[in-house]
Amino acid sequence: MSSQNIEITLPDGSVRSYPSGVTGMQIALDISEGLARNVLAAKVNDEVWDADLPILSDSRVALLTWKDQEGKSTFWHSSAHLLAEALESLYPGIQLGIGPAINSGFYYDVDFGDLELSADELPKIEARMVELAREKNTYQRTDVSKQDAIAYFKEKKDKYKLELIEDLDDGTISFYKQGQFTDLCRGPHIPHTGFIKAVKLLNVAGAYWRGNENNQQLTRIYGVSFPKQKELLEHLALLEEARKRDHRKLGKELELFAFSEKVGMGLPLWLPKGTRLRERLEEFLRKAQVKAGYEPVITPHIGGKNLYVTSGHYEKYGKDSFQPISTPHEGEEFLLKPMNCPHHCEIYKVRPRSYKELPLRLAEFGTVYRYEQHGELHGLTRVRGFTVDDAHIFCRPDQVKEEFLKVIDLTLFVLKALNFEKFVAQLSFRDPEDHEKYIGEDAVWERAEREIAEAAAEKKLETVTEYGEAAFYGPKLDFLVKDALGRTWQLGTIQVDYNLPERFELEYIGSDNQKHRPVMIHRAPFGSMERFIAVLIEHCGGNFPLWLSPEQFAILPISEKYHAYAETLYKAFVEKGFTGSVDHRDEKIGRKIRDAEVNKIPFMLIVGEKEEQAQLVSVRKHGTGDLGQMKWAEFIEMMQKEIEVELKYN
RNA sequence: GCCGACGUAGCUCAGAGGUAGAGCGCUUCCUUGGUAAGGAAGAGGUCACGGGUUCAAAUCCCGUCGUUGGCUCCA
Repeated sequence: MSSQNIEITLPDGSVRSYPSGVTGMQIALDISEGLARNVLAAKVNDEVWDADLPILSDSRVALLTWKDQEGKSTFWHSSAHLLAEALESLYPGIQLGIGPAINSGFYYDVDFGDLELSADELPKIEARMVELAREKNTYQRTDVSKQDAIAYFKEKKDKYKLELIEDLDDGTISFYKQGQFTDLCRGPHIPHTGFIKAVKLLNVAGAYWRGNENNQQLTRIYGVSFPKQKELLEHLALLEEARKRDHRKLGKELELFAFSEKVGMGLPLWLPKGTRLRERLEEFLRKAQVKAGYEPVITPHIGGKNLYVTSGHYEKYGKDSFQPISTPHEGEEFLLKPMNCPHHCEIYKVRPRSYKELPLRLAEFGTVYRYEQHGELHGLTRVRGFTVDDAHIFCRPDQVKEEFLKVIDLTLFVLKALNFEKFVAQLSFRDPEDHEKYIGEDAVWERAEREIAEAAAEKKLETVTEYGEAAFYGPKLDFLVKDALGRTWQLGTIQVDYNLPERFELEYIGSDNQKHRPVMIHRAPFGSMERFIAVLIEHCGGNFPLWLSPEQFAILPISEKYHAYAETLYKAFVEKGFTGSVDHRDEKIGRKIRDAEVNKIPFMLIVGEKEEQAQLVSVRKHGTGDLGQMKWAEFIEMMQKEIEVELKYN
């Protein structure tokens, strides 16, 4: 025991002095008992430690609780151990793979041998976990030699753990034990199992040992846990809400899109209502792009194979793409286009370009086809044919930053107009360790990365920087958007590209009368129409803003007698550019209202004798209820005003 | 692609060796009804597809297609 004092710097900047060997928990106790009760782990100099590990030298220390993401991760990792303990007690003889924390919960991979675990058994396992948690067993860390570690798992006959130990260096191996269960683990863990008050095992799935399909398949049990029962209930409610908002379900119910086995998997069919929605989005962006100086272009759905040999896509993706189609007699080969950029490069090249006409911004809602593996397909978010709200900006190197700023503006405009208020911009830069993976000169990259960062900073974007996430051809700025349920989606992207201008030998004549190479910026504020609409559907739960709604109004006559009046109204609304319908069915008004509500139609107009006589409409708003009567012209104004407000950024 | 689950009427689903069921929707009739489901009748199915086992298959077995949960977020 050293009598020496060390200095502990807390996150608020305050510095406290403690004897060397003080633990995170002791510091917490010193600050307040309440804090101590909630401490899950300690972050010491950016490394997460067990709260009871002695701190030996001057350090920055943050005490992690449930409020911290790292606290949650530690909590879930410890929960995974608890799951393993429960499984071992219920199914002796099983072998364990790995059991990490994940974004939202944890899993454990288990080899049950000949045993088949069905989802029906999960509640039993949960109950066992809760039972074990109540024992408040501490998670005890022991450092072990490689030899001892091997001996332990040989005895236990756990081949997976033995394989893991093989790859570890002697002297770096540790075990954690809670209750009767010991696991190979680097840690850290929460102080004791008693923190885990609520557990839910969510599903069972197959997963390969080490993610390699040639390896043994293990049973993966996913779960989530919380320090309070209430938080579990809230989490489950959120999952339930996510199920309700699933774009595949709503897409079917609201008749937005469909799939057909005959057309082919991953090839969406846009139904009339979905098309209306999508075209409104496209129109919205088209208008914004015209203002921002883009020029629309249109290119074919296929391109000569040579085009993609030049672009490099053939070499890189050729094998994993739809195979070339060929002409019947000459055998010329064409590829379904997987990207729009090569076509746009050819547009750039139709004639020599002067520096004076740069930046040249070519925009196209270009449909592309990419082969995705069977198992990768998912609703509209992973498909084989989709439309990119693509544009390529050809500019001089000195214009990159300026263009980036403009593209950021456009992207923010789009996100705001669609009520995506929360997002972070991810700066995807080169892996600093390995510049070999990337093409282009260091100086050019450094400049581009600096300028992207500056542009993001100037726009006051909240950013995260990810090294190694750049494309091989240039750095990116990706928009990670949070939806109404707090889930993150990568939508828009802006990418700098030095590769294609090189490969296509793009040039412009500079003011020095010399040839120069332009820089290309790829950008797509939506990303793809399919994916964006999927996210939009889930974000708003199918309750689209009025301007996007495929059916903006439904006129509901009280009875047949008022059909003529309903028709007059219908014509007037359509005249003003709104879409909707008249419910001619021989049903009572309650029924018509119910069906319109179920179909999430923003405005219902009930018309009967009173309305017809005074040229009124009774307005009912979806999800809100009766708004009372008004002149039908006033109603049109009301809709127009609502759309104006929705598009206030326009 | 690999593993598991699933595929029955337009939709949501029940049925588990013995000739196909419900609710909603659809059609027709009655009803002309004022803010979330009026009543009656009717039509609608090669039980995904192809083989096999069986006296008999939607049901059991094999294959194909499709849908779906997963397939390192590294002890």
